[in-house]
Amino acid sequence: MVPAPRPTYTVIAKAAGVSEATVSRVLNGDESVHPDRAKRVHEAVDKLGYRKNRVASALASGRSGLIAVVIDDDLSVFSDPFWGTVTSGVSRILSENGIHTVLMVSPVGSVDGGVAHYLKSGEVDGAIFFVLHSDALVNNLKKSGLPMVIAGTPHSSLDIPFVDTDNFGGAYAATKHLINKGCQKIGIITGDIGTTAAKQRLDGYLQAFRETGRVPAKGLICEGDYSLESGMDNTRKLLADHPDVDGIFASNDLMAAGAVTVLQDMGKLVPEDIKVVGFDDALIAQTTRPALTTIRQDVVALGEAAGRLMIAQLDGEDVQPFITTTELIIRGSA
Amino acid sequence: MVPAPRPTYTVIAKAAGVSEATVSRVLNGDESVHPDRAKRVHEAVDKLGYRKNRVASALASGRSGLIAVVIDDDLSVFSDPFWGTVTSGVSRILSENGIHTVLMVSPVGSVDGGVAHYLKSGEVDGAIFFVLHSDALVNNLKKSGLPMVIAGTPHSSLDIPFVDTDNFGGAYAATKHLINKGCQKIGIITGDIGTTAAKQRLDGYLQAFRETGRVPAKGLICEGDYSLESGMDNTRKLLADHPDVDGIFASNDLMAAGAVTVLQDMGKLVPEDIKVVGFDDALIAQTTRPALTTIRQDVVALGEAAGRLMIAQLDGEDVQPFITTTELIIRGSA
DNA sequence: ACTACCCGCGAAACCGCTTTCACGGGTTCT
DNA sequence: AGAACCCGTGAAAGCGGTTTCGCGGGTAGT
Repeated sequence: MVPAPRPTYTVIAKAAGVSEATVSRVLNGDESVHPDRAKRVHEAVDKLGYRKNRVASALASGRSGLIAVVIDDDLSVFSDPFWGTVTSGVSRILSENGIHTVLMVSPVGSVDGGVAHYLKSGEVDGAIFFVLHSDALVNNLKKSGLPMVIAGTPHSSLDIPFVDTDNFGGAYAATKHLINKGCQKIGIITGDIGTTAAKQRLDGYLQAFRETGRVPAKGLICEGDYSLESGMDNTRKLLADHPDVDGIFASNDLMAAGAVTVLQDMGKLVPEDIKVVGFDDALIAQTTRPALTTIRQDVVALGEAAGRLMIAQLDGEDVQPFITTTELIIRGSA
Repeated sequence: MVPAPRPTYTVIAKAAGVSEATVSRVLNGDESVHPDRAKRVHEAVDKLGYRKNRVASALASGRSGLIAVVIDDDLSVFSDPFWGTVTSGVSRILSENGIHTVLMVSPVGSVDGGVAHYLKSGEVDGAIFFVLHSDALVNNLKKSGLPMVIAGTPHSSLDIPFVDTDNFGGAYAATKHLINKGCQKIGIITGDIGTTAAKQRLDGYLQAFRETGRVPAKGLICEGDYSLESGMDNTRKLLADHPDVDGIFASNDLMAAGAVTVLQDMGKLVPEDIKVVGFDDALIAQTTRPALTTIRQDVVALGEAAGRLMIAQLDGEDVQPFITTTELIIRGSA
């Protein structure tokens, strides 16, 4: 029952013939200790299999070695592998730096809810936010000096470090691809327009469209919400309004998949009659027939970038927002 | 920069006119404190907005209030929303009990790797394992008395509490459904046979088959690995060996989706020529045409059960393995 | 009425590490 | 040579709770 009692500084100090203070200095990389003594300490540490008690360390130093990953949503986020993948990327980078990831999945809501309290309590050294629905909390926390990173472009607080995909560029490339393939009338099914990502993708579409010298007709822009159903519904609506649509850019693959199935049910051929491009390069992009032409984003890189930005902040470095590039993956649908 | 300094026991004790020891007792639910004094303490706590410093508490008590969720794999686990969903279920239950979830995504490997060390270090009060490839670590940790829960049936250590889906029953129901629909020759594409879940699903299939009085012909059992590709490859193989197959049970929806697309590419009609049943009721089950008949498992419940089993152990209760039931969801593919 | 207990509670030690402070000795500057 | 520094180091004071120990007073036993 009793786990082998771990050695403490007292033991190490004695074994190395130095004071506990020196042990602490050595183990924390203080350069001012004489190399010989440092060596003795290291030897003692190795010999005794010493491992620092992070809890005691946290109490004394005020640094917990824990970073919170806050997902401002309910369980449903994880039905999309996207955030899970980002999370694991974050987790990997942080653990390489001796920091552990505390996961909090909860609608954040107010600036003084449970999550907010926890973050303010000093029990974590920083917080990484996913799927932020509002900037209220981060703005509030910013005052407390807590290092933060936002995954996804913030709504307004651009001074908080963030990582994001090049949504604009990806959407632009997707739309451009449709144009290059000869599409004359291209509709878009956006994501939840309350998110910055959806807005940016819409902007990319508009930009590409604009360069053709035309303006998208009303009804070509349909507001979806990233769900399969909204992809299907909006496709029906789109074709009802504009029977001559010959290209559809959906803001994610799930909606694109919905579009493809609806089109096929209507007797349209993809890509012959109508071409479809998605976004994400999710697994589902490969299972539709034809497989989806889509915009790949490097999700793992996104998570790793978030982790690195956090580490950099903890090290007191200045950090810049990080935008991952996207890549057009051409498959059968366009 | 300096976050509002939080009150400590010293302050509360003074405000309530009691000793710090009494504050501690009250806050830890010690019944032996006189109600009046306890009330005074609670009032002081409320008034001053006191929140216990979990780090200090952890150091003094040896309990960290942290549970590790260990995913014995690399990033790829999260490409499947399954584990993400389980994780969020776990996280919810634990946080309701004032416990935080520390996420560790890493191949666990040996019994003295980094993860193992961390778990033994006493910095977490328990560990929940996902996708365990071997029982070595848990068996080793068991000696240390660390409370553990395994998600998925352990390979051998049945005395460690675990939660799992009724893989056998689900597979049995799936196969039975195919039989009831008139299928005469039913193939199975298994998951990674190194996992207990895949074995159990195979057993369910065999049991249903056996009840028909026949034995599955060689070649009807194909070993996949849960990936889309393996679903496709094995379907081709299956039909090459047995052109007259009229039913396929795939151990997960992803492989089932692969099967459907391959069959259609071969000119077979689903479900007219060949019926297909999947497992999981993942999102992808709804996006194939026809949509997949599948076995739904309550993934969130699985995660929550894992959380509850952990809480129960921390409370010193005896715990029983927990098996969630499955449900046959009939859609177009069978 | 006297001893033996039991109970609620405060004093103080303690958890293991970090960090301030000051000291002794060696340099460097006037 | 004396003052002014600088450095590496140890002693000791925390960090903010938890827990042991023992005390004083009330209750029970004889």
